[in-house]
Amino acid sequence: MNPITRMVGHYIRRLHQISVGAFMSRISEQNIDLTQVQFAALSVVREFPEIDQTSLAQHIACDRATTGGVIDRLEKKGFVRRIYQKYDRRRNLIVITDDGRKAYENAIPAVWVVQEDIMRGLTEVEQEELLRLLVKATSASNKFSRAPMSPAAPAAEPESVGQMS
Amino acid sequence: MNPITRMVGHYIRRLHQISVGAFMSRISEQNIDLTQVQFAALSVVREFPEIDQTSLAQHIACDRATTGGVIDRLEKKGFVRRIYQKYDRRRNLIVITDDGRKAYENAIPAVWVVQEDIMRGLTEVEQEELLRLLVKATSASNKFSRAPMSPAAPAAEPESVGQMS
DNA sequence: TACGCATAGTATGTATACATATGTTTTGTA
DNA sequence: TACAAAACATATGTATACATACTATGCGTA
Repeated sequence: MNPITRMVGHYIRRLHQISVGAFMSRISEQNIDLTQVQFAALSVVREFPEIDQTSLAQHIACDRATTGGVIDRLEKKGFVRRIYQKYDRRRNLIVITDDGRKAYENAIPAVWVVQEDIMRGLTEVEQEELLRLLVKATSASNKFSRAPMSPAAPAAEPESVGQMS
Repeated sequence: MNPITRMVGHYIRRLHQISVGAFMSRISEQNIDLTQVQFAALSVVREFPEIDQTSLAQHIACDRATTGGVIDRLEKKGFVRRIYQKYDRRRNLIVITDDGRKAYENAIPAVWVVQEDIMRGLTEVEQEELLRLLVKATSASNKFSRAPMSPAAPAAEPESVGQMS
């Protein structure tokens, strides 16, 4: 008897794979060149023009190193630009480009389809419940995480900020 | 209004990060050198001696390339061995070593603690429900996945095989 | 038996994800 | 003002995760 069939981590990893895979399929069906995380970053950059990388990292819940790489790739595609300022030369400010805005907006419909892909097999009620439990669980563990999401408590203020698919 | 607060993919990614992070903390607290996926692989190898890499890959729901890397690292640590046979020189058979068995067994208690870490903030009933929904959702999407889990349908036959944290 | 196809494993390249360390710049304090 | 501390970005190294391509091998069939 293997103890692991009761282990939630396995199914989370699995559903994450499925989620990432579904995102890639649906998005590339539309000939859009974006990953799940890049879409998230783009969404935050769009909503908060001239955000710095560390703040962006907190919005998408990645560490700074990872976020730097995400920005690199988005910049290479021409979807965002780094602005280097004089009065604080530590900070890069990130802005979305017209191409980035277009890519983001084109992606939206496909992104909604991904929701159904991921939760295919669940009833409407179950889908709501899964989302609710995921939000609650992530919210509770957020502060213990190594890349905490900020502003925190997405459960308390769902529409507050740049949470992302 | 950002549409993404309703997007389940974001929370799945987040909970996966939390899950992996919690695993690493709890396991290294015990001075054990295993990742979540390595633990999963070890568990399958332990249960199915002389399994080949492709079958192992299906059990842990990774593709062959990823699984090869996981085995590489487990072999380097001395937790598994590759056996090269004569009658089918395409296949490597994997076996667990005594050290691997020890590491696996030492890890078990910590792995259970991880469950609570991940679902901290949920009630007992909610924890059961989250697990149920995750199992159902992964099961439904399994066949559409790029690295499908096999034997499939963990929901139908929970104790059948090597599912993993 | 020979050829085509399938299978197993590996190699390469890209993308998160994070630890740790480094370097620069700014800020706060003595 | 000088110096320590904090903040920001980056570099390096490791580990999943997967696509794609490639090699070696085995198998089925003509």
